[in-house]
Amino acid sequence: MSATSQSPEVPARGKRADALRNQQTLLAAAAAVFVTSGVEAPIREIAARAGVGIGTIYRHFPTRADLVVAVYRHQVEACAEAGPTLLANAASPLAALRQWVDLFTDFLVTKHGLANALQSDTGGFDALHTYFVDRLVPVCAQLLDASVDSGEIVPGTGPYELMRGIGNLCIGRNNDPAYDPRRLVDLLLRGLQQPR
Amino acid sequence: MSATSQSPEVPARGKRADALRNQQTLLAAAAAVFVTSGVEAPIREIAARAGVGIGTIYRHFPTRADLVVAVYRHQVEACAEAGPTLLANAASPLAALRQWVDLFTDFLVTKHGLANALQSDTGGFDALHTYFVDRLVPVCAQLLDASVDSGEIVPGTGPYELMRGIGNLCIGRNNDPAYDPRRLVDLLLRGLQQPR
DNA sequence: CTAATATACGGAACGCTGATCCGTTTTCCA
DNA sequence: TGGAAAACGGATCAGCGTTCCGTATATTAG
Repeated sequence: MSATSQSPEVPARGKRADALRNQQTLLAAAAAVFVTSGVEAPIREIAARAGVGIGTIYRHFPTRADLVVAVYRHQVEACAEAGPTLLANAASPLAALRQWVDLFTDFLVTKHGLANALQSDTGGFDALHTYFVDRLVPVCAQLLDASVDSGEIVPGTGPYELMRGIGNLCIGRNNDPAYDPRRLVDLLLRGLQQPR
Repeated sequence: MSATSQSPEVPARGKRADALRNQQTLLAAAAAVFVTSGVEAPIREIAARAGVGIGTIYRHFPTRADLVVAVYRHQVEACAEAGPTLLANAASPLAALRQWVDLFTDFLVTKHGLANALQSDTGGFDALHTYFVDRLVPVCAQLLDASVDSGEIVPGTGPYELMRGIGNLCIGRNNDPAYDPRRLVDLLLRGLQQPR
């Protein structure tokens, strides 16, 4: 497969100074463009914003997913690390799950087009989906299992299923006053609670 | 806006015979291509399948949405008409709502990429979204209101909200054994029932 | 400090897709 | 049957992703 193996935060030694500089410049430019034009913005737009050639962006981030992952790595990590913390501090496992889901939902809603990209079958977004799943599903699983164990939630729903459901609910323009993803995510969580 | 005003089923009089023939040919070709390549299949592919030029397809269906709407019109109508019938025959309003939602879900799940298209901000899919909303939201509203009136569901959720939530849950590859849209839709419906 | 070499850069170029536009062909009616 | 109106076909333009290679730059050996 293609390179998710990049480690932009702690770049390998021996790289040329200009390469490292460009890498940072690109990340900043991409972050800025993602905010205004969404994660599906034309590569050329990002390259232009960074003031580099198209070749450079492909060299550093062979796949669109690599770039997106690099840009949002911090926040995904934060979300992942919040899981155990919330579980330890919240009043109940379900409360922790709720808080975590809120975190996750906010993340998706505020990143223009990210939820779409996670499900998009087109583009080079496969690695993005994989990264999210690998990093967050275990966290979600822990919260979910704990909530089942505490009897606050009925068993039978897997962490991937839940996360993808939430992700899907966050797809689409988020400026629409008639559709608030958070409300529906809440409904979904209610559905997980045993009514009887 | 662009033409959803086409009425392919009862074509306006005065149209030329070859035009009518091509219209039908195109609908058939599009239906076939949609099954194999999804509703986002290249226009050229549909044109080729129908044995017509690109110009012809654009003349008959200026927007991608026009073509999709024309292809699925029958099924959308059927779904719309099923609403009142179910409400009249089911054991309870909630039962009717459930059955209708199943119908709607099946429709989306079996039409490759349709759910995606309904939310896609790109492409000429706006009219598609509009058509679905105009035709089905009132039906859903009737079922929803009845269910609220019967006390089986908590108030506060709008028909558009619900339908879009369901639509969103149906987005993505439906061959994935780890994600069954129907299960999550069911969860959402459970969430609508008053837990207390 | 300079030369040699690896490394990185830039952007031209190719393929695919959507959309338009106009010369040609077909239909149909007077 | 002749000719205008309607429809057709596909060449063509524009946008985007992706590849590729000649050129420029950093690094290091001497």
